[in-house]
Amino acid sequence: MNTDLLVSNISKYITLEPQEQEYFVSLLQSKKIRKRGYLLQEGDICNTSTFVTKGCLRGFTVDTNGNEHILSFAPEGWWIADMYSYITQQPGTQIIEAIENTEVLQLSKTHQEILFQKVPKFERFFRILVEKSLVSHQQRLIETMSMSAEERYATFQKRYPLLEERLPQKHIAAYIGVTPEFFSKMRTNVLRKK
Amino acid sequence: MNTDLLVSNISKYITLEPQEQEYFVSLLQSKKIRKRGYLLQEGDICNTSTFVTKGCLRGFTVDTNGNEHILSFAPEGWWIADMYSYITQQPGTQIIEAIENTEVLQLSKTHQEILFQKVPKFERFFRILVEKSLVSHQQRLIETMSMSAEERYATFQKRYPLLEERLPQKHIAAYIGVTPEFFSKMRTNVLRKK
DNA sequence: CGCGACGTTGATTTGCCTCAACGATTGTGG
DNA sequence: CCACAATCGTTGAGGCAAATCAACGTCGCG
Repeated sequence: MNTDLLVSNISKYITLEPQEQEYFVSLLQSKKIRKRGYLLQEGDICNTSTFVTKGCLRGFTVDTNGNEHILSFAPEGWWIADMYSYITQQPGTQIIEAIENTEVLQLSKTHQEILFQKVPKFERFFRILVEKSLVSHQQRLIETMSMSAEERYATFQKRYPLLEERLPQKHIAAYIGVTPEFFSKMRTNVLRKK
Repeated sequence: MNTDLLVSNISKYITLEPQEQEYFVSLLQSKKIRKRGYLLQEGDICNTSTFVTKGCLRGFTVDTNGNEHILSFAPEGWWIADMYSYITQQPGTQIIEAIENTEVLQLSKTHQEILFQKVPKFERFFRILVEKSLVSHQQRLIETMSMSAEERYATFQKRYPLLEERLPQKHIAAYIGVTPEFFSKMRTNVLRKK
């Protein structure tokens, strides 16, 4: 089980005794998902947090017109979950799908609660994690409300240069909030300008 | 100092010993802001979390065209802060302004850190608080990407029926992400339908 | 090879914005 | 207490960014 990335990730925010680290790792479950495979489907109750060690996932919803909207990408080193469903333990609306062959480590909600009791430091870690996620969602909300599609694309490129190379265009379109057709036209415009 | 609302709010998520409660309250500072007064200006570093006990605040940004976009309203019982600035302690982009004459309780970031050390339970409380905020921002992001202005307005009405009566139209427009003019036209349409 | 997924391009439509003008209400200084 | 300004919402004309619909080329893959 490849826990190095995750452990070094955590160590940035809290310092763990060796036995705490060991205990934490013992609560994890590893899993592989093949490209186009689902980790969570619409209507499922999300009862794990997922950390990606290899590959890339996407979390998205499908609206009433059948259009997809991507809430987040999760390449190596990122966490993903349908937070609404995870917190409320109600059926969620998100779908989590593998964009590439992907390997993950999962912490179930029950194990997380036990972990909080036994090693309260982890409350801190996850608080910080959620705070960071909140900030990025706030910024994105402002951006979707105040920027043109072209500006949103430029921001995306600057923020995630590595992701851009790796993802099919339609996913980037679904992330910044335009149709694939418009995204294509926009891109040729941007290239022509340069 | 009117701490009842805040304390009962906290008690929903963690249980406090009397002396813990007392200690927590001792860290708070109360403040009054007059209608149209600012609690935070663009470029300020946000170093307090604010809990509203009376009145109503709004947190918003101004884009390059001078248009306002409201990130959140905070009536009685709600927390507000520029999370980006609060976490990074960098100058932020949000403005927090009083819509009505407002009374708040504030917890400084330094006091919050001390509180976390002395009463670690509060890590849990604020984690839960941030989680809820994250969920609502995620939903709103999806809504802005997938719904028409009219649907977003209907959602707003359903979700915050009390706020709708209380707020000037232009603020609701800036929250759901349309111009005041368009909002007005939309409203007459909606009314005509019924 | 043939099929499905992906990206491209064009014609047309539409949701929402911009700008401008105008009442109604609120508030404020003389 | 009045006069005048500022704020707020309304309405209309025109414009633009992005969606929709449709057709087509290309690639990777069973």
